[in-house]
Amino acid sequence: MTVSDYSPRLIEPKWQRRWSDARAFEASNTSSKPKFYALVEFPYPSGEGLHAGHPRPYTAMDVIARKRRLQGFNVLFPMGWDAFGLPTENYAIKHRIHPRIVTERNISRFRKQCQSIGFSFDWSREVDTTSPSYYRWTQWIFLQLFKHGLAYKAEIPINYCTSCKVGLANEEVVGGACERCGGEVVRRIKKQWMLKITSYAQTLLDGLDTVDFLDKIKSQQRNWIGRSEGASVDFQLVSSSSGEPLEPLRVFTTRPDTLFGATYMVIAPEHPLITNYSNIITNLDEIHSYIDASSRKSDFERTEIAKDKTGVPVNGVSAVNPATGKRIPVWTSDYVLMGYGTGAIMAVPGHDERDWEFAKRFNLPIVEVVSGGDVQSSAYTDVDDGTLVNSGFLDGLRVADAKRVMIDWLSSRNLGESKIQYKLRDWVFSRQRYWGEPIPIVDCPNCGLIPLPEDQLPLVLPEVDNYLPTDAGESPLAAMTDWVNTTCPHCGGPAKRETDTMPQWAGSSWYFLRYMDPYNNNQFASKEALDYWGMVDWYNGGMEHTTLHLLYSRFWHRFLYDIGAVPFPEPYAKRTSHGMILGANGEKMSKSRGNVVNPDDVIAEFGADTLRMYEMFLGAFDQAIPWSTQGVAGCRRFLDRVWRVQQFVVNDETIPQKLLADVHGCVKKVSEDIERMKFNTAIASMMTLVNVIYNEGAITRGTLRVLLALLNPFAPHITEEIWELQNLGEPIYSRDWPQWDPAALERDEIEIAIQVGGKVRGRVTLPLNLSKEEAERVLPEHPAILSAANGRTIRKLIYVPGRIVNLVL
RNA sequence: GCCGAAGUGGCGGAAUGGCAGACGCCAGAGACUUAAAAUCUUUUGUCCGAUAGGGCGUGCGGGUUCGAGUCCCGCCUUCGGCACCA
Repeated sequence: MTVSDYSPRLIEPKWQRRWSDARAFEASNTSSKPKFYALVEFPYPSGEGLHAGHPRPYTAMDVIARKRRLQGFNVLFPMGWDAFGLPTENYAIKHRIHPRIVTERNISRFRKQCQSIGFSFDWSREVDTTSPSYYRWTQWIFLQLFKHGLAYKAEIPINYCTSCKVGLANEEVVGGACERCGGEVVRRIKKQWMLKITSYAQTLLDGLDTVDFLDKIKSQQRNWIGRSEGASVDFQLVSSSSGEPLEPLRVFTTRPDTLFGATYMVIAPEHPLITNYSNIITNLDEIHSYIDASSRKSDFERTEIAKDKTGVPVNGVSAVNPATGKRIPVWTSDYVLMGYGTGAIMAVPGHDERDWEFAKRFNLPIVEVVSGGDVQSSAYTDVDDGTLVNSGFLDGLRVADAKRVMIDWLSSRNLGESKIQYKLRDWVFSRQRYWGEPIPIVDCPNCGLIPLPEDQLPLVLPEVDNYLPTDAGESPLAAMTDWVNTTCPHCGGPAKRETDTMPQWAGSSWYFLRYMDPYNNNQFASKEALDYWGMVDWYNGGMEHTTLHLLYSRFWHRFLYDIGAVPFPEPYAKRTSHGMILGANGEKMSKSRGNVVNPDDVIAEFGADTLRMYEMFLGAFDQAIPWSTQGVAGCRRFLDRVWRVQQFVVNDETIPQKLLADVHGCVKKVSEDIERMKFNTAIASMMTLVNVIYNEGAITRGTLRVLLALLNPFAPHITEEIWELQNLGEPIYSRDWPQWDPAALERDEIEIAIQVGGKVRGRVTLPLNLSKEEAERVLPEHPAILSAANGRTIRKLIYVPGRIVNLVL
């Protein structure tokens, strides 16, 4: 038969309409089928629209979702918009348009683009974090956090972006610069809303053992939470002149075994000790000028000049080493950070590199307490191989034992105890910006911070004239006196609303729950919906969100679990991640580099199915790969070949054994590779099958069915169209995933290689069930073996059934 | 410095310890065509060789093994993350 040309321009919109009309991909909250919840990170709808990187994770999960539907699952595969955020606000400021309008415009562009690629999202469940019916529940969750003491306001030094004029979470500071705009970040003292994620440090760590995340994701989260085991130790402070005892100074150390080697102490420049004892400190001027100098450094500068230690002694105050009983000096230096541990350390220069450098720089005594190195020339830090010396009752013990003995000794004297310390810090939750969720708190001069009653939610963003933050660093909402001035929900007296808004991470911390029940006006999701859908079965997203979104949403979710609002403790059963798509020049795609590929252009030239195929074929899914226009053309060529397979269709259904094995082998390969996210090799195997069909010049209708069903999740439009043209029945999306028959893959005999000393020297066809014993009897006489041996004596013959014959001559 | 991933043709990349380079791109040859494009067939790691065949080949150096891209030891390089975290 003759076949008309493959025309994606015509068939793609046709099938997109059909799917939509048939509600083919809408999930049901009441289904007898097993459920499967597939999730991709919802995008920030920027003004630029989708770029070539977006479709990669979406197509991957679309392939999985479509396969699961064919496998008989009730699949929830939703999409939404993480639409609060700075770029929209900046655009609104520049062009004097309300961010709401910008957001709506961007969303409709993104939605249209996603639909043109043929993703099987359930559009009936779309969510938008900026819609009041959505952020009402973001505010509700915040109120629960507040009521449980996990949201608090604190005057703390924060990372402040001088360009965005907002406070940033530690996670948002990248190399000393603002994660979003690249602007300079300085430290500033400001009263900010904080979320106590640190209370969940251990829970978040333990939860990782219960979920199926890629190892690199788990290790990055563990790293970020940064648990370390050690001891807290109190050092008695005394007045240097009178010897009069002062308050004890508490430190955290991971090396309590080295306590006898602590020859001085160092406190952070911000440590309260300096103010507390200003009356007895004798060099206050010197100290203050040091504090002043170091506070002017940003965090970035502080670490940049890490090589050269600076510091000044705190004269007038001394500490007593509890192990030796000796008086040791107290110093202040910015290599000790106020934000970790207690902001003070015991310095053991013999066995800590930083302390060693500091001691050398300022001529402080270095004492060896663990043998094995030369502490005068460098710090000896090995903990596995060393014995305690110069340490009284610890002498002769190994480091690990000495730690235990010292902790026992300290706790029995009430001088210290074992302690676990985390690097994780509380989450700075305030933004001095307009385009975010208002924080539903009222500040009353009489009652303090009062939560808005829940029936007053959502607290809707008011209209303002100007979206710029004030020069004082206040949110633009602060200028809205009508809105700010309110009454206290508690006493009814005059009070002021909080004018900071929430960070972008708020709305994305729970959005997967809203998809389960997006129109519920009474709860963020009903108990039935939560019970039915449960954990997200498979969540794919970017590595860049591992310590931000992924950690934050696990924290919120675990909190919701603890207050009984959700029935399962971890949100995501499985988490995978994709590699970035780079520009053709191997660099990150960006407007400034001019290497951005717009999916619309690819669709216009080649079609959506080609775009999808190429995104899945270009390489290993978890690796960054440069875009190649020629590679795209190759995928289009493959689809053209699939289209022309129609000319080979025969009515005879008998298939030769060899071809049968190829077909079943392909079903197995594609089925298994999709589960492992080895999309490139799944496609390669389908290409091979099509090549075989071309060589045969014939394909049965049964084989065509199998081929189209396997290819359908990758290229859904063309496969449905051929299916329809060939009258193969109800559309593929309503059918079953093909099964493979292991029996069809079995062969009686197989050709294997003959190696001589590991080098291939011949081939031999043998029965597959030839046993080892039989082989050792028969093979030395086999002509193919004798020819490979080429007259030399066979000293040893290794036969691996179905694999190899190796001769040692 | 620490944690993680990776290094294979001209290119993107395949290979449960068992035939390295599947599949695709690029390039070459042929068929079809007045011609070109498209399509179909075919060649394509590298060196020696007319062929048969052989040598060399998975970042580098060792090792284990009948057999190593794969496992072990020691390096080098690249990328991602963390970093004065006591």
